[in-house]
Amino acid sequence: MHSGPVASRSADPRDSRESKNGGGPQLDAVSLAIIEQLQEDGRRPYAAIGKAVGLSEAAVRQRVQKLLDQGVMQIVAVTDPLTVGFRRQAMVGVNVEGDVESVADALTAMAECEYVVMTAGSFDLMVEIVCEDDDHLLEVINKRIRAVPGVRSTESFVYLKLKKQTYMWGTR
Amino acid sequence: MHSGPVASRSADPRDSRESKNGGGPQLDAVSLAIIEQLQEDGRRPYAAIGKAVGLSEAAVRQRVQKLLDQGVMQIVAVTDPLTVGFRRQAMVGVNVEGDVESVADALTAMAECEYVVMTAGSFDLMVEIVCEDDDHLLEVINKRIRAVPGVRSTESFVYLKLKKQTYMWGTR
DNA sequence: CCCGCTTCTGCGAAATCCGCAAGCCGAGAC
DNA sequence: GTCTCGGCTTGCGGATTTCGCAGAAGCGGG
Repeated sequence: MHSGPVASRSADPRDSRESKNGGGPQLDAVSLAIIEQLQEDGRRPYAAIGKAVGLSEAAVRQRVQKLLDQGVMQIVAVTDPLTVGFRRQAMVGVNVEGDVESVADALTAMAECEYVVMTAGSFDLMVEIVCEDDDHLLEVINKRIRAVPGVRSTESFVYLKLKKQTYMWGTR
Repeated sequence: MHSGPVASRSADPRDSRESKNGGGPQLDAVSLAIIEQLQEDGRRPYAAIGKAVGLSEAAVRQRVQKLLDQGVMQIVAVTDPLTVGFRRQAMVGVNVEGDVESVADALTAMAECEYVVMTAGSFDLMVEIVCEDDDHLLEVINKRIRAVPGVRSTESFVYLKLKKQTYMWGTR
């Protein structure tokens, strides 16, 4: 009775369109569909998800648990920083002399750095900073980031208006 | 019996440290605590949250529902883009002639633009792009973004390695 | 003081979550 | 072929959670 159209095609969650893939464990179409369901509503009941993706409640439960355990996905509350008291944000481009990764690790350790990525281009690193006010922002950029050994220079882009922020990977 | 240490201080979710605040509706300490609980685990039961913040199960439920309705927070699954098949990401700085906001709106409408923000500094806009492969990335940057009326120039920063990505606003 | 508004609480009823067992089925190994 | 293994399904109870609603409590305005 539960022979869903998706499940009938591929029953093994480990297979994928192609097996050579850069990242970690692979996802099949069903797990993708489950993730999409949980991206719409992280608290959706397992039974409802199962109905949508063509799986039983128990199977969905197992898959979700596995995805969580593997670290493929996490179910969390995300907020608008403005409404929780963080009024200044900025993207900071960083140029490094020496080991880029060690600088990245130092920035990662800072609570105000929400996002740290190594890049190709005229910056070696890009860092998103979330602060409470201008003083806080100034301190983080000029005192803390520039004090990290290996940081040659920085360029700041203060946020004026956040236009879009989605969490819809895989939903396209 | 349920006189929690946090709730006893302020019972009105609308008040805050200071009433003049840039953003939208204000949050009191209890709502903050609820958000923190849900940032650790978006599926945590209301009763467990209530015990942690000193509120009844029903009260937590009402608060969460209101936070969701107001758009202050959303409970969603977030994934590592790599594991869901998006292997190329980039930050793109954009310079605009004319109305910046209309360009921002055009970029916001593009599915590949995960993040769009207006900035002060040597770029007018910064956009995060999530793509499946190099061809896709190239097409988005050179064909689609540069085709938007008002875009004067762009500079791309291809992601080499994502070092940190948190959703812990308010948890510090 | 009383009223209106909002929030919190308490409590049943319904739904969900969770673990478990038995059987099915396809894929791969031997 | 046969075997094993992993995953899915079905079914089941019991514990837990969610949900809606009525009543009480706090708070500011008239």
